[in-house]
Amino acid sequence: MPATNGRSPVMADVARIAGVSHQTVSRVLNGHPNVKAETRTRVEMAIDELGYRRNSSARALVTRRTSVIGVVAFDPTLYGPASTLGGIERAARAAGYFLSVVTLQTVTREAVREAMDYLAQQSVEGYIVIAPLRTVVDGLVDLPYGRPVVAVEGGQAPDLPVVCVDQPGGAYLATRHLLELGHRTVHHVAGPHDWLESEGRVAGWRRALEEAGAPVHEPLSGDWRPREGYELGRRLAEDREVTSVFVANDQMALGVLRALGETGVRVPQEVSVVGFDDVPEAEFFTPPLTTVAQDFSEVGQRSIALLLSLLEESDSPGTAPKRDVVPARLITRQSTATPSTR
Amino acid sequence: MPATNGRSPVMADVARIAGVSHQTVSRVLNGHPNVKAETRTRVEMAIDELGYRRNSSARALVTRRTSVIGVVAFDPTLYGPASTLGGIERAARAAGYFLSVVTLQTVTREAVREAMDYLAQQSVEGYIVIAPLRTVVDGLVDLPYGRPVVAVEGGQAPDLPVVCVDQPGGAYLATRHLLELGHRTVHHVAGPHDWLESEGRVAGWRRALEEAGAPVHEPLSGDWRPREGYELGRRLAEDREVTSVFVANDQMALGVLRALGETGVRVPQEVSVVGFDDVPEAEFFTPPLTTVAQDFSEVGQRSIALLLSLLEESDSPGTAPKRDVVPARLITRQSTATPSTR
DNA sequence: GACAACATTGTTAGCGCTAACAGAGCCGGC
DNA sequence: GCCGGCTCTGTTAGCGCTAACAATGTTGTC
Repeated sequence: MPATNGRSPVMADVARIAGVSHQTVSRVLNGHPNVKAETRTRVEMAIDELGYRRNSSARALVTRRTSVIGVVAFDPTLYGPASTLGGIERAARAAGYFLSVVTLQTVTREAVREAMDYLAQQSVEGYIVIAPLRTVVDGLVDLPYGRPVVAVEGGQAPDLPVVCVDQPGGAYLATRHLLELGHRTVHHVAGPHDWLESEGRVAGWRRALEEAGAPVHEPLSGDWRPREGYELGRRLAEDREVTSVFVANDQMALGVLRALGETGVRVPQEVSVVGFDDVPEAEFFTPPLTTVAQDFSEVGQRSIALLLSLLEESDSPGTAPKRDVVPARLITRQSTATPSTR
Repeated sequence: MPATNGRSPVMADVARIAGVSHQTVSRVLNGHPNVKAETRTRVEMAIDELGYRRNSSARALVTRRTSVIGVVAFDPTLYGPASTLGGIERAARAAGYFLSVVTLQTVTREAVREAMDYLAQQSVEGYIVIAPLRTVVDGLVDLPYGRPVVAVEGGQAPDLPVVCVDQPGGAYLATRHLLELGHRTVHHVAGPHDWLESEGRVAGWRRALEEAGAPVHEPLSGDWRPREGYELGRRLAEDREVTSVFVANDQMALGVLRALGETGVRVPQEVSVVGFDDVPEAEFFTPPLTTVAQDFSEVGQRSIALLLSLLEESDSPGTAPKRDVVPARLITRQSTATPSTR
């Protein structure tokens, strides 16, 4: 490393080699227009020669911008959150932002606050919180950070900028599909209470049934995991009234399929099953699962877009919180059919 | 916000309120021992009163430590990488580090370099690269960053600090299990060429067969996804010689199960199947899948531990790159049995 | 009581960068 | 020729923090 005596080069080193002031180097790096072309190339050559890289801390200190967005996420081994995170990350990078991610083990209000405090240490410019629970969303209003917050999957939260998938719409599609196949009604295996996605899916399912004048049975409730899907599936298998089930996610639907298969109930001949999420495996379940697809990566992109727009207008507040809803779509496979006798 | 005139408080504001110098505030924040207890509480009260938070950029500028670790990851919608990432993140946070994650769409050498360049902009202190491909690992030696790099799942890479799961060991366990059940030999559906995990699993499978003197059939090769598992499964179903299959991951194993089921081959009575990963769904496949579990979160923790040890000794280099191998273990379920006739 | 040793606090000088201003050189118009 | 207005470059002053040193007071020891 020439002429920097061991330490990593700074702007002054580049300036010396290029025969200019350090400020001119800064201008070149920031794409300032008023730099003579010849000077610019000389500076660029010096930068290459030294392998110089601008010190981000010094820059952040003086510009008061860290270019870091804080993300609070839940269990990213689940397909949905992981995909959303991926979409967020790509969009952030495209906009020149860095992502600092904290994932939570428990989804309490305190855990979210703690995560955001941790991110605040890093002076993030804004937050994206994947907030699928009502308690979490409620804890997100009136935060003491003075920085914009976007809630992903924040449901109907009125006082918060939110990006979410149209859960009721997706559930409505799934339920309509089963009713149109000729099922008298549709049973529902819901997600956990307090989850906004559960609530939205229940709402859409209920609306479809009520519109059709179909009887509404109280939904069973699971924890998203295949195991509970399996256990609830055993209960559904025993009930000869059940001819179709709308399950709130694909993993539980897998458990339901397994339970039905074990007890000798044929899918879709005797019972139809619809899931939600369209995980890559869904196509290869036994039988391939009809389900509702969500465009997670679109959700991620819109979250970043919304946060960036909030960052821009943070000097002139007053605009009402925005809501961005991404539609869901039905994927028809072989786990649904017109009912025959059981 | 009292006495800071609108702007967010700085150390000098705290100092003024507490009636001390800003350096004493700094000492309190850094837990310096020589501060009188009474002074300390006065400073802490002033901090609380103002809601003061230390400016991380200024701190990083002067200490030359950003406390950020850069992570390059692949497709985190896959269970393994996502779990590893979770383990890394928890361990990093416990050690007071922040994580900056870049996920890659394509796994070329260039893409990895690009991601690392991006992270270098942020002055990360070290890198963790989830590097399951040979090309990626090869591109990781002699990097121009002058910062430590840990490769996760970097296989046998000799010149690089590596943390990985004992892939050959896990594959050996799976294959032995099938041989001990009485299968004459074990067929293998491998992962993609060039993936180190594929290679390791092939090696362990081959060693078990050779030790037992069993015939070694050329492995089929898939892309980890259920779809190719399904297609390769169709081919295996046609071959009446096949009585047992060791599939390189659970997702492909799902496809194989589906293919066998569709063609009327009973599992495990006619063909036994073993997977790899122990995804949460594996227990609910049809039939529940015997598979090899990897402790991903342990891998994540050890990666951080290794990186931190490299950071500490970065002033005194000379120690050889370390290798940390996490054992795998067999989970026996209902997809394997003693072979009967086909 | 003098002195060393320690505990506690303050003062000063940067870390590497950008913003603001200043200044030099050059052009055209009157 | 002079002046306003360009383009280009340099000088200076911080951003908010920590490290190093200096300067107190406070003990204990002989």
